[in-house]
Amino acid sequence: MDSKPAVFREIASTLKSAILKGNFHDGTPFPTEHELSARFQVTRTTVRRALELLVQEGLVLKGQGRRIQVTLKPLTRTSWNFSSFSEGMRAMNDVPSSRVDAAECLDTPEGPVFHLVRTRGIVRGRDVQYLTREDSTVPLSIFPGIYEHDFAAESLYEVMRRDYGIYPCRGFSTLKAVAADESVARDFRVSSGTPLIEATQQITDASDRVIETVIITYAPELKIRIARDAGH
Amino acid sequence: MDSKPAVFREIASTLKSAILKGNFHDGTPFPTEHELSARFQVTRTTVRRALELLVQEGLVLKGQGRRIQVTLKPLTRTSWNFSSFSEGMRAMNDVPSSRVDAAECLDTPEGPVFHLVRTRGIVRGRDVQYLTREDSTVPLSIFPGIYEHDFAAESLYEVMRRDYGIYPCRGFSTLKAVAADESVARDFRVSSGTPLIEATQQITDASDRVIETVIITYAPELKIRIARDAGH
DNA sequence: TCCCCTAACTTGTATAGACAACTTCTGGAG
DNA sequence: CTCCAGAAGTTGTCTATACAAGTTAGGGGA
Repeated sequence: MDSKPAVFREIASTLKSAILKGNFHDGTPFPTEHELSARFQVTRTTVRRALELLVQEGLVLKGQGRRIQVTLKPLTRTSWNFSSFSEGMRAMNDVPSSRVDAAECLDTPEGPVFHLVRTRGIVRGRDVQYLTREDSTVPLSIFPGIYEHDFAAESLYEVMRRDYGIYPCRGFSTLKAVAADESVARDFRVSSGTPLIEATQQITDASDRVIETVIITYAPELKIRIARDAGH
Repeated sequence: MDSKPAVFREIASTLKSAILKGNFHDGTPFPTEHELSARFQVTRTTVRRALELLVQEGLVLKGQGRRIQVTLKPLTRTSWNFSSFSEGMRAMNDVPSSRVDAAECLDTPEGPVFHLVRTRGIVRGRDVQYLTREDSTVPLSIFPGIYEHDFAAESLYEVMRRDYGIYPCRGFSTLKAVAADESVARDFRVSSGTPLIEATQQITDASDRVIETVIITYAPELKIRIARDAGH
């Protein structure tokens, strides 16, 4: 059904993979538009359209006269808070705990998906302090049968890695502030309507497929920290 | 000073004004690319570059074979990885505008500082759409006399770069959701109490000195997007 | 009347080339 | 050695054209 994507998109995809693989982390200069047009056997116009996509994603930086620069450096932008929940908690010497609120298979226009809602936190004595609510959507086309696991006990990424050999590679988050609804308010022990941060994340694997779309609501106790580079 | 902007940017600007003036709210169809290229006496390629900008801003909707449609969606902006405000806005075809709410020198236990509060946004017609409130604190020990500049007209980082030779290098943001107070609510045109995102940033220079501590409150129209690597 | 098919229209993709604007490197003058 | 001017290299802008692919409107057949 899907016809072949446009040439400039394929070129962008190829370049993106190369960047994500780390081919330019060692100081290798990014090819010039002229070089790329020769390599891909297309005009510079087409190469430019591909590069435009990479610029929009913040993968490369362009400037008149200046060579193209790869801006994505490994790990420098990673914040512990946007890393896997269980990993982040274990690093703090805490015992993570997850409660599964929903685990179901749904049909969507994009195909069948596994829908998982978890409220997660850390063990405090005989109680649990909840810190996040995660509403995940995972495509069954990539992870057939994933609904058979018990995600109260297992980590989603751990299952993806071990049973499917698929590693999360890159993520985009869009942030929003929302008012706590009653259900979240009860778990987070705040009053209903309290302002909370909600992040919508798209997690992709090494071949740039979306392997998870997740909406995370953060409790006020969870400090979200982000590091950034100014570039130049 | 500034050289003349590119033709496609001027065309985009003209069309944008027409849309914002409401010229297409009465069902008047938006001109086709062919008509526009005739009207502005440029090739269709150039018209398309202009339209691309409008699409990115969500002002118009395009689709193969379908005529261009003016969308009445509220204007949203995207901020990537907390990049500089003026830089982000300049990338779009927007005129940034800053209002200085406070500019004073204070004594703190850490030494004398310059305290600057700005409400910032973009020009829309004869109005301004405010998008951020920035409460900055800059140490006078590193930037003596910085209070003499007019930060309604000049960029803080630009002054640091040009007059002091100091470049912002890295930043840490800590995020929090807050309820809009009355002053912010008025500027952002939301009701008081609306959940908003507040980021506390510490900006450091190349030698890792804190050159600015800034608390930024974001309007809901500003989409905050963050890219991250999983770093295997 | 209803439905399908075609033609006209509109946007998407790509080529080829020219010149402008900016950056970086290099070589010569001092 | 330092500094500056110029050359070479790189990206930005724009023209002109061709064909592909999708949408819409209109006409003809049942």
